[in-house]
Amino acid sequence: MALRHAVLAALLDGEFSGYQLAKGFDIGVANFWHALPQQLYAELSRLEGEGLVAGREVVQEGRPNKRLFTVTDAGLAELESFAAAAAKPSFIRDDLLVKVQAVDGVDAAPVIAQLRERAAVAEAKTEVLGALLRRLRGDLDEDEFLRTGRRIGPYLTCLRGLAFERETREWCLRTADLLARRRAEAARGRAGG
Amino acid sequence: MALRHAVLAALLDGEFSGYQLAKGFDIGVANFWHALPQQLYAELSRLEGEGLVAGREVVQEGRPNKRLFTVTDAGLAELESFAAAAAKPSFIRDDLLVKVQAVDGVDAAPVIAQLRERAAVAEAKTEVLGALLRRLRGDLDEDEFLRTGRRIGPYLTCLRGLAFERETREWCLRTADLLARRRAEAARGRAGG
DNA sequence: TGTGACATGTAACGCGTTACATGATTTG
DNA sequence: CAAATCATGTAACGCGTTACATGTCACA
Repeated sequence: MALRHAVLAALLDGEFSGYQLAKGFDIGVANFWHALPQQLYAELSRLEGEGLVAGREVVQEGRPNKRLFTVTDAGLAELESFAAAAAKPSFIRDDLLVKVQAVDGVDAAPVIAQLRERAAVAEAKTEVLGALLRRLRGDLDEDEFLRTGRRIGPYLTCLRGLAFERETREWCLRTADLLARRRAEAARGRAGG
Repeated sequence: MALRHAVLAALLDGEFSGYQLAKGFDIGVANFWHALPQQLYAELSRLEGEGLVAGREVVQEGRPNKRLFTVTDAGLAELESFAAAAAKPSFIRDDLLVKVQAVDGVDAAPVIAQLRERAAVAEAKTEVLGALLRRLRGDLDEDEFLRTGRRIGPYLTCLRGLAFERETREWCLRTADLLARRRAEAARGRAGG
């Protein structure tokens, strides 16, 4: 049950509505955790019921009212005990890797196409993350920001996300090229020679 | 519902029992997909019911009987259509990253400890994966194996896993050191000066 | 004699996903 | 006039996790 903690961690940066959190426009959480709006609305209501966040209605004109949430002291305490508890090991869980695992037994063409598409997505994400990092550190260079900044958690998680996306891109491209070359070889083998 | 496909992909390498699959001793799947024994037993039974895998009872002496499974033609067709379908985007979902995200609001000490522990786990995993890669490619060097090998899917996914674990290790160590240095600084600041 | 590996399950629960529902306002 | 954005939910379903259950054999 880490979604609630991800929400609490995100709310350390200020007041947000469920809609805002869902958009992932905010800082970093979206890079390593993802949740659908319905989940967030439900989780925020539950957290409010337990007194871990406090919500306030903001009346708007020209658009629907919204509820902005902040972390309460009880919520901070909950985060504190979460952070101190043992972390579960993580692993990659990805459809595309399953497909590559099976690539010797199935047609490689769609797998190659998906690898290239994923590489493009990863590249786009590295740019978004790069821009986010620049925004977070402001005028400072990275070392100085990390030494003296007051809110470095989101920066650190963004760095992890950036490295992950870069690795993803490189592996996808390398793997796609390799599979494409093998297909070309095999076709040549069948044709003649 | 990719667990069934992960199972089918794993069974491309031969006959396995639920227990063997669960142990993850086998070929690579364990590096990017994880499932508990109960899940696998249930999934294998379901797959057998749908005719996507075929199981045969192996009577053993001195230990319990087991059921070994292989992929059927229908299973291969299922894998084929899975591989051709659009892949969902993946993302990291990790408790430890949530904790780092929140590190400005909570005590950093346990987070630092967990980062170092995770780094050690990641290092151990890189060694296991390295050994697995050597075993898979046999006498050939990597390039040659990847050009000419018949079963390269597991090798490619292991490469991804290896890169991931390396990145994880580096990031964890860097982050842990940084947080530790900040704590030391803060303590010095409070003490005197 | 007890711990761990081998081997396979059932049952309950909770989280995540998909589908559905509502309704105003801005933008093209 | 249609589509996207803002904004919040309910309901059903399925997968993943945790806890529980069973029994043999090897090894220390």
